[in-house]
Amino acid sequence: MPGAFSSDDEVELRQAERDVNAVFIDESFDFEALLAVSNVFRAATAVRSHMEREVLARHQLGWSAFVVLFVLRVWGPKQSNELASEAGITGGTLTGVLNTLERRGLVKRAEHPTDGRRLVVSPTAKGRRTIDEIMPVFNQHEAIVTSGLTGDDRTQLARLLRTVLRTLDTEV
Amino acid sequence: MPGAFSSDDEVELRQAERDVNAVFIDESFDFEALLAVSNVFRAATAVRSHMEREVLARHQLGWSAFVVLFVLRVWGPKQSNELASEAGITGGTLTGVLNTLERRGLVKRAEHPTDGRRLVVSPTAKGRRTIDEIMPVFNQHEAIVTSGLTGDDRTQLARLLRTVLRTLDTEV
DNA sequence: ACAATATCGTTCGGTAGCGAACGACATCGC
DNA sequence: GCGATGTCGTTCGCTACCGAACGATATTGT
Repeated sequence: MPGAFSSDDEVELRQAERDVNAVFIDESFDFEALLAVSNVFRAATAVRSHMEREVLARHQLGWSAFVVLFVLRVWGPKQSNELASEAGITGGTLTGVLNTLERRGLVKRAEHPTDGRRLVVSPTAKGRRTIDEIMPVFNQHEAIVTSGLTGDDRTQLARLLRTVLRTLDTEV
Repeated sequence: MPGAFSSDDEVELRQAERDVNAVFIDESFDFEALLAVSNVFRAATAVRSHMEREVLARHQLGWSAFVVLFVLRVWGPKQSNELASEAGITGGTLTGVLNTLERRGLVKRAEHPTDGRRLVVSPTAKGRRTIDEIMPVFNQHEAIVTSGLTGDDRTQLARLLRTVLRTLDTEV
């Protein structure tokens, strides 16, 4: 979303609001909602690319590959289905991510013992070692990224975002 | 990031914290930072896919194509450089997005009058019509997505996220 | 039993998305 | 006035990412 919407400068922000309203002339236009959505998206992009550049790049891992590996490390072997949902990606995307991870020897696919449709994914020893190496640095950068916020702010932020997530879950 | 981290259930959340701490044994592990980052990312993904599904799909536009078109509609012809920065994508990505938009006849590339390196991008009439049609619905969905928040909450959310963005801007 | 139905993971076509390398053009220093 | 340096947009290789279609396997209803 446009950079002007995440400006710190109140004057610039109000100018952007005027610019938008000049084009979309509508009494019910909700600029605050636009700002909130816009900033959620910009922050996510900025955080993600920061993490990929500063932490994940040297391990040749993208964000999703990292998340999948993290889930497997903490909660152990998982079936593909649940893994996709935990990682917040679709099944089709997971197939690609698993191909990448398997090629690098970080993950292993295995058949489900009783259900022929299912697939069980496990981290390899190398996969566990990799995530153990990454995680402390990753978390350190999470702390850096949120260092402008007080403890209360962080909790508040998480709460507000959970509200948005809950709305989306139930609204659809 | 793992779905457990955005749970509304406090018990489940604390269990997830225990699970993580059981694996990454580290006194200084910052779970609140993990939660904040995780939720920013999950919320952004959820919002984006909601918008793409409910609003943009019928116009065959992805998020970035929409943002680029929006910027051009509100602020008029722009040079490629600034356009990428406003839309929050890199130059390489913009080239692809512009190809898509140009193929659909929503945007036009033109040479800069004096500087041979530069490129000026303008919306076509069809491009303006398209965004004018989309925007009211889009904004309505932005309002829906944030309908669980009070007015104060929205402002607060935008403020907290701007703080994160500012941290990332200056920290790097 | 056994067809209808549901649920898996994968495939496919399309759109992003990044960083690095590249070639075209501009500008600066002298 | 012309090389060194900087700044454009594009290309390239790679990784994602989605929804729809697909084939294989399970389950359910009767």
